[in-house]
Amino acid sequence: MSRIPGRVPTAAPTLADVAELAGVSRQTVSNAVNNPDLLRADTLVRVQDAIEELGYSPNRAARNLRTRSSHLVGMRLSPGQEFTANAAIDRFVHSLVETTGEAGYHVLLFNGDGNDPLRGYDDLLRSTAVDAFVVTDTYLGNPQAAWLRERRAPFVSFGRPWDDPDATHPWVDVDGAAGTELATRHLLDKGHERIAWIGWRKDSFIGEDRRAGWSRALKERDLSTTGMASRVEDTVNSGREASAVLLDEARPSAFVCASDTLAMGVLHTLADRGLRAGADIAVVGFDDSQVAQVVRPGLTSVRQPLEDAAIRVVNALEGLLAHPPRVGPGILLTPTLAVRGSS
Amino acid sequence: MSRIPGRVPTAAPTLADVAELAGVSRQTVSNAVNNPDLLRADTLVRVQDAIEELGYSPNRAARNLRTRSSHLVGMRLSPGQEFTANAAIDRFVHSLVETTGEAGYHVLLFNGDGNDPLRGYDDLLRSTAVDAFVVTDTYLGNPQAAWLRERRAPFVSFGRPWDDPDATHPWVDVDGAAGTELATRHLLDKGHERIAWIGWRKDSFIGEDRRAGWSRALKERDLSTTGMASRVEDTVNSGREASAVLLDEARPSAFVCASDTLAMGVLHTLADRGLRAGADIAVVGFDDSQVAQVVRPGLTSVRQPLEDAAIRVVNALEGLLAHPPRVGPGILLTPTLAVRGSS
DNA sequence: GCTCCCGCTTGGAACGATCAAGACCTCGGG
DNA sequence: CCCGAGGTCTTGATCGTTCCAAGCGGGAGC
Repeated sequence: MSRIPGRVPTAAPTLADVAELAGVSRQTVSNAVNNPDLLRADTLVRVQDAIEELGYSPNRAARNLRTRSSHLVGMRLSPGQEFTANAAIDRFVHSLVETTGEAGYHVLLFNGDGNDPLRGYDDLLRSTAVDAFVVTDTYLGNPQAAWLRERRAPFVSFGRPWDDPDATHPWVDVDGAAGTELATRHLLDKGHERIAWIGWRKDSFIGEDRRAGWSRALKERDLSTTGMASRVEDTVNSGREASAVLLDEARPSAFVCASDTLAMGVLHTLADRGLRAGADIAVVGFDDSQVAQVVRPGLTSVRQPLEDAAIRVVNALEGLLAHPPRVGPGILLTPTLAVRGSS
Repeated sequence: MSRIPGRVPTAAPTLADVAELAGVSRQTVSNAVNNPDLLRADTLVRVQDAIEELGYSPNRAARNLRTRSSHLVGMRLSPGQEFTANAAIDRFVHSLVETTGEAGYHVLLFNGDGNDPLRGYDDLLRSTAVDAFVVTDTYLGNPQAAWLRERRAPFVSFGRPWDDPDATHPWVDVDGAAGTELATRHLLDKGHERIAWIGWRKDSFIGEDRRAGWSRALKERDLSTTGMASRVEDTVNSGREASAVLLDEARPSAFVCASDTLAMGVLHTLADRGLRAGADIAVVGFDDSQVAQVVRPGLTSVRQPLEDAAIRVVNALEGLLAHPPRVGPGILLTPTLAVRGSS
């Protein structure tokens, strides 16, 4: 039954086909695939040859049915906000796909309809389509975590359980405060003393976290933060306006921003006023987006270790799905700083 | 058996459970789910009530095993080049997830290991894990299409079969030439007559296609293209150097670029020389990336209708998977132009 | 020589759905 | 009165895999 070029077998070979060819029983073939140790060496070789010859791969559906697991990890892709955060999520997805692949899993993407974010989870869970979830949008008031826990659905969240410090589920997050602290220290080291902050509105936990890093670094050197901070929407224009006001009222020599989008707004203001980013006024953004890399003169930006985050998430998933489940503590990763012309 | 708060049923209800509760047979429940027309109205209601009460969803694995289909669509995420093209793919993935969801499918992401791109396809195909594939990287010499066709694996490609005009598989693509033609005409309408091209090296079909649109628009008005084109790598620096040379040698008043990355290079050169983008020299990019939206003074850019493309891809998939398969012709979509300050 | 145990293999029975075919009832026509 | 048709629902078999418990042969121990 060697492969004939141009002729493709109509039906995929099954365990029974392999067993017959190798002259053993179905179970022996199954063991050869799942528990090779149980077989005598020569039998194993014979079975493996047969598998090779037929081009056999276990039927996923049958295996899933029997073992009650799909080796799929579900992740909800929240419908498109065209923002910086989105690009970061995409980078994370890339890393996640790569890492899960190495662990023998695949990533299944879905999006619940907008008005009921839980719908997608519910469907997949009840139909046992996925083994676990990766949850990414852990903003305030998002009921996913609590809901999933109540259903005893295994999941790992990328993002801290901000609104529930006692949450018991595993999570991985990037220490935003450490990132902005790094950025602020970098500016302090360059001799800046009047460093302004432009961040998000107060209801964003992530925004307040990032702001805390900036303020911590300043207070460490006994520098005041009063009047040096502005909290706005995450748009270029907001960043532009906020930085214009701050320049007039607080006269900072540097800006740290909660996002590259806001930092771009600062760059616009500087250009409006004939100021040179980097030379006259320093600017640091957050997320190391493509924008930061290609804009003139290069935007220094905090880079989240998303590849590493994906690895940790998958590790946590493997722990959750092990028998018995091993559930570790939350993991906080430290970002790095990509230094470019703007500082 | 109403749902008791805090208490979650350990095992998911099965068809048999519903059947018992409704006082009918398994098959009748199955029909209620898949062929409601076959049931008498009152029976249907009774069964649906039972389904509702138990919170029943068909077990995906069992259904997949029996019907030999998974309702999953596989897509290979090519390992991260951090380029513009990547962001476009991500946008496409978002749209694809949304559209497949509406069609009752889910998207499964994978990435074969780098040295053997076919490996991932092969595994999924032989284990019948997905019903079909969406292929995105149709660059020259990529063996995926031919390989998949040989295996009789259903797939739709996003991207034309450049190297094989007789290919019979369904595909969807964006008319790059129409996009650059649109961009060039836009500049012509603004009064520009010396319009330069910065594109990719000649071995890129996509690059040559986009270039053709530029040259077509110019020739239509009897304007010469000689000496007005440059073909380089897709990096900011290449765009910067190429535009500097062109400005010196060909004295264009406008640039059309094969990517936003290259266009950013042009903007750098203009800034280097104290020229104002939009006012002194016009620039148009391609892909309408985030960069184009936030850079100063806004980069006019060709925007691919990726949402529409995803819809067409899913349509084609549904046709392929129908009984009997309906396979339509290739579909070419026309991009639009997002006009901003740079022109 | 018998039992016991170990290592490997075996057939049978799930997993939960759909397919194919048959049973039952009603109704209309001959 | 009988028959066939059609609508409605039920029964048995099946998809391909893994789990379970038993089978089988050989070597060690008594």
